[in-house]
Amino acid sequence: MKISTYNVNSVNARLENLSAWLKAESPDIVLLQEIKTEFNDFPFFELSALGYDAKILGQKSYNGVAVLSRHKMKIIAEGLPGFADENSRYLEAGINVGGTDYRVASIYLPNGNPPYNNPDDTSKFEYKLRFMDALYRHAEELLQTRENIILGGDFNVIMSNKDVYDPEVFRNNALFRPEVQSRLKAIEYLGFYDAYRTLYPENVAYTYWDYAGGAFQNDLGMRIDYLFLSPSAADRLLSVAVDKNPRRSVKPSDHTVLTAELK
DNA sequence: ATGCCGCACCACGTGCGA
Repeated sequence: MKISTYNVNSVNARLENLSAWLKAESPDIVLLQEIKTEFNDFPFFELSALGYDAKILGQKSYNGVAVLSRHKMKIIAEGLPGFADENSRYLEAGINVGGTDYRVASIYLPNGNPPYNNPDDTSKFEYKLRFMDALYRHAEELLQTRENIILGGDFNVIMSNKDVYDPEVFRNNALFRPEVQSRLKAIEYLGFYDAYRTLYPENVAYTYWDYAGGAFQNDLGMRIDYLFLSPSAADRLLSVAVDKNPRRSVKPSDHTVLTAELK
């Protein structure tokens, strides 16, 4: 079973890129973030032609998450349970792959940095912390099911110095602040395994590079996209890799794909 | 390391992102 997470930065702007990647890699399940569209403009037909059923929690212009699946899928939660949110950032689905049940969530965690025109505004950071606290509480409940759970997406958190090209530059950034690192670490301590770090404790493996300033060419990136596995899912982990091809291709998203294989 | 890039939209300028 192959599962990927991909922040596409608009599913419609990325349809060619996304389709080419799906054809090349044919993952069983894909968690998409920042689809930036609502139901009526989502490319259900094009993805269906490639063999994918799609469930979405959409929104006009901003945010929006989706789950694509080659297998039977049902929605479990639209929005993070216990957290009233005007933004579309959480979608949870149940999928049976080859006789094994998985519960997966596509997550687009808030960025949390202040608007450029108001650097003292902490409301977005507080919203990020509230979202993370609710995610912790839900993660705790999910573990009690003892199911194969995969929480994946764009977490907008840089967990350590080796996950960013220059830690000093990000010292005071909402992606790197100790308040968010400790909250994501707390979810790990509940019993969720960072799939990439489980197999590669020391590697540098960025998943995002800014469009500006040739960041990708100069490898000025950060690791902010994750697949977190419950214990029973982690037991099944065979491989995990960052796939840089979608970021290399024409008209890329600023993120790239992270893929795990489970037996 | 700020908006140099890119996306969306009651669109040709503005809000937003990481």
